[in-house]
Amino acid sequence: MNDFSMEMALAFDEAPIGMAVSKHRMLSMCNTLFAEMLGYDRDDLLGQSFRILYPSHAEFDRVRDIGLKTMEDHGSYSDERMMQRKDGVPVWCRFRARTLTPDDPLAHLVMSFAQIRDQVDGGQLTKREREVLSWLSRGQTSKEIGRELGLSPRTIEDVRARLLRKFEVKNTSELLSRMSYARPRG
Amino acid sequence: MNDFSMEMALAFDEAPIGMAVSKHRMLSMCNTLFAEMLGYDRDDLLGQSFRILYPSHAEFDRVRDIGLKTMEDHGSYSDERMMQRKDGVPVWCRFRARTLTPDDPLAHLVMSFAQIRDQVDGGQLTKREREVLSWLSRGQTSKEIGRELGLSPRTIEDVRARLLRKFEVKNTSELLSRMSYARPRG
DNA sequence: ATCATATACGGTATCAATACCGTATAAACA
DNA sequence: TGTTTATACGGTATTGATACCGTATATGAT
Repeated sequence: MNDFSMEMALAFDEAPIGMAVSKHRMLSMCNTLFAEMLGYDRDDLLGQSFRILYPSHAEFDRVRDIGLKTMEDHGSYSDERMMQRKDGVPVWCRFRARTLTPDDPLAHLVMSFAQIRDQVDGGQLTKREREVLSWLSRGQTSKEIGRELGLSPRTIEDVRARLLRKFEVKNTSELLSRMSYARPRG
Repeated sequence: MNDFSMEMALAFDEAPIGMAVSKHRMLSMCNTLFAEMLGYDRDDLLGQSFRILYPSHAEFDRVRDIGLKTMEDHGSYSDERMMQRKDGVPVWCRFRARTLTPDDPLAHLVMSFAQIRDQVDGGQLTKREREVLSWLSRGQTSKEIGRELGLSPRTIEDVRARLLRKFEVKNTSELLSRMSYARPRG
């Protein structure tokens, strides 16, 4: 092995983003941040099935299927997905994958996981808050969301106001641009 | 060197996200996607100053300063920034960095660059549109942006309206949630 | 038991956003 | 040369967002 590879390995391990390699849905390698994000020691993860990182078997099967066709066609795929930490707490991630084996995409995958903030200064989002957030990201107004969920528009405005307070942002636009990735606290 | 490091090096090189290592603002290593994103061969980039990847000297100096304090405090930093491709075309990236030398953050940095969609169904964004977009993502109102750029708020509203048309979205919230990352074509 | 928080709803006041109407200039392009 | 597009600005009208005021119930933590 040469210096080239040594520097690459260091960069992989110290990357500012979670990274993992899977072979047939088994974790064959990951970096420090990936293990840390999910609450494990790296040694506990290597060789394990990815199944343990998803909240349910159904979810594990679902994520297998959704990217398959895109990866066969383009070699890469990206989405947002929920992972499950060792302690059971869900972690929302921007997921990216590139396959080294386009004919059988899952045979050898390199993935990156960018954590989208799952907690807001100690408190997670409530189900209602996440629900409203997902409608907001589709550009729905409070009135429309209220109709959708069978609630008063006023209630939606309450949820919005809570979200703005929690994330310490001025308005919904800033909220949605912050939701897309974790920012430093400062 | 061992198999561990070999697999890490492979994962770094084949990562689905642009990755680079810098030492005192000189590029000491990068992966395939990083070079490709910016229109270079890797060999042309290694050893070069990061300066060539930014649109101007002023921008190069600006990005040095903005993350420094955060990295001294937290060891990592993230933002959105404009890079410049070899052919001059700007590339908008989600940038993440972790320093291996917190006392002198720029001495040894590992970075990731995730390309945010730089083109909209064939047409790129204009400089003005990108500029306004970046202020919008910080939650600024048209009035505030106008003050910032020395323009009438009405002009900012014009730019906003163009952005909404181009992306075929209803409002700024939906715009920003779409801008947050490149989606798969399918 | 009290306290905090999430939920849900009503009103009202103010500001922002969006969609129109219009004009004008400059650059790119066929 | 005309056509389109981006830029920049003005007015106006409508809708939406946000911030307050208030009440009420439920839940979980200390």
